[in-house]
Amino acid sequence: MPELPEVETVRRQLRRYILQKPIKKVRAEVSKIIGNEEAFIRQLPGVSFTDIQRTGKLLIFRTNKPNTNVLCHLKMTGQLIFVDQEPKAGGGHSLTSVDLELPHKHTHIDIIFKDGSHLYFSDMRKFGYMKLASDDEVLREQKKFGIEPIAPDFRYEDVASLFAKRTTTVKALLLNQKLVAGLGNIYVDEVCFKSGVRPDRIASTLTSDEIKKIFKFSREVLQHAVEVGGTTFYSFRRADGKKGGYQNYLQVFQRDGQPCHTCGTTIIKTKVTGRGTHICPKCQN
DNA sequence: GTACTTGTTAAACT
DNA sequence: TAGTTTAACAAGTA
Repeated sequence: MPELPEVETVRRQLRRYILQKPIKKVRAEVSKIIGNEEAFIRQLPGVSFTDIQRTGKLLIFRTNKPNTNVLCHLKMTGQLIFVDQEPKAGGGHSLTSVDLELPHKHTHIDIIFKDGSHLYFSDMRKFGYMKLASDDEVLREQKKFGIEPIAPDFRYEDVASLFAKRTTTVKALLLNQKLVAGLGNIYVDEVCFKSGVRPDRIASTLTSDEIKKIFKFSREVLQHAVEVGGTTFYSFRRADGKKGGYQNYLQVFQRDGQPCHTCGTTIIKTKVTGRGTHICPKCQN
């Protein structure tokens, strides 16, 4: 699942690949994935992306056309992959080094640049989207997000005030993008494990020591995951088509039935706030 | 065939 | 009112 580290990985790569390249043509199928399909296809040719920003898990593409931006959310299974070559005679790309064919059967958008390179948006489950947005709309979207754990001004006091009076679970609190932006199911489980806190604890019952650990590890885990290109479990790919590397560092996520790396106790999988949740029953209290 | 998976949001509760 | 919970979405897997 693309969470902050995966989206940031894509952002950093795409900044190197597609900025200042004029768009030649856009191909997109009729689908809810692309907000106003007609406008999207009509307005982008001739335009260049000038910057790519990120708020939480939302990507914001700035362009050289006034008041014109592109918002992109990968949700669960979205992929944004760049291919720096002309397609084969048949019309597609065979990326043998990363075991990918593009476009594939879940590719919904193909942005073709004038130099012949392509940016493909694919999404098996069709939860993600790519759509045009005005400057105001972008601002409105950005305002919906809470603090980012990797932001330079992320403070312990911010986290403490979030936990202070809430009666919801730690898991639900950390998954709520309006409160803390960027954590999803994978990293919430990992942060809770490293903090020694059970995700089904009620937020207001945490001690200040526990909140300090949540503060510290939410930053550390996300930063480490960004450094190794995110986590690839099932469908996530970096913008160059390669897989991420953080799956090699996971302590609890999808390790149910296996021994805890710290104490050897079997990791269990339960349900917290309706979501699959992985816990070491001994290391987490 | 049925249950289950998830990021986000809208609706339904308290 | 604000906080919280639940269902819904799509399409694939077990």
